[in-house]
Amino acid sequence: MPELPEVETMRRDLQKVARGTAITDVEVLDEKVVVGEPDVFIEGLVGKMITDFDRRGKVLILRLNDGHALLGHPRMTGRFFGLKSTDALSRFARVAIHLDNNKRIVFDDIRRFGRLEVVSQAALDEAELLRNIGADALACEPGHVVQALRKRTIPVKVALLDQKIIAGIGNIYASEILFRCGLDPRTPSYRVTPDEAAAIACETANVLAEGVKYRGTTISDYRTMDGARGNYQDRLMVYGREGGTCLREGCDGIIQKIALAGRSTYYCNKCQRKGRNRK
DNA sequence: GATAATGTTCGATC
DNA sequence: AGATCGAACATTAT
Repeated sequence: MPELPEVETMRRDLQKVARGTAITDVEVLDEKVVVGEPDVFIEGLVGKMITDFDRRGKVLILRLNDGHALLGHPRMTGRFFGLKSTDALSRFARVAIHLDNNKRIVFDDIRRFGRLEVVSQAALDEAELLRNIGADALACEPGHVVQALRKRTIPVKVALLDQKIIAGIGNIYASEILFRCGLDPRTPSYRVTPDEAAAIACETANVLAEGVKYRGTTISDYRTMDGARGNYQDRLMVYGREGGTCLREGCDGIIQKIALAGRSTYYCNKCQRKGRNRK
């Protein structure tokens, strides 16, 4: 479930728990969530110090002092918990990383779609988890969005979910971004004007930064590292508000729910149009 | 019991 | 060849 704001919150919390610590032991409780051989994964981590905490799109990048990196992608239900070494694991715990500060980082994942991967510095860009990741959404540039949308026929909302175009936007924030732009999510990408594409770049950064500020959106499974819920769900303008009145000042439209590329999409039937000066 | 879920990938089709 | 679409993955919560 996590999108960029949720993963960024994980990054910050992980940093608090694990900065400058060394990994003393790794338990792979479910081989499915580890890319490659579990033995190789474990050997790549034990005895290493965690030096830096980065993120690209929805991928966490923990740098190790030997030049390798631990990558993590939570996909739909993955989350990280910071536990004392005596705390019990949940039944969804998949990997436990023991640290020399008497704490554990636990990767917990109900649906088992999430993945953890260890790669060398040199192989970072070819890593399974980073292979299809483009420019990060928080550094989204107008010119880049204009170019990316220009020749595509897919609905603009579907384009926003393409991690190769912009990395970090997910299904909740995509609807929120287009609401702020006043753009109909079904608009074919090639019909989005350069000005509208620039607005998308701007609102993408705005919405995601706000999501980070509120520590993410919890609708059901997402939890921060200490088990708390995010707070952005109370600020959503359209996602999950099917049938509700538009919250834009002066607009009395009704929020619609449709499916695009198989994903729920929410928009206001009055103030989100298929391109300005068009209809 | 049917349905939907904050994500990505792959095979089939256009 | 490249773009697009739907199914698949796995499991829970409602």
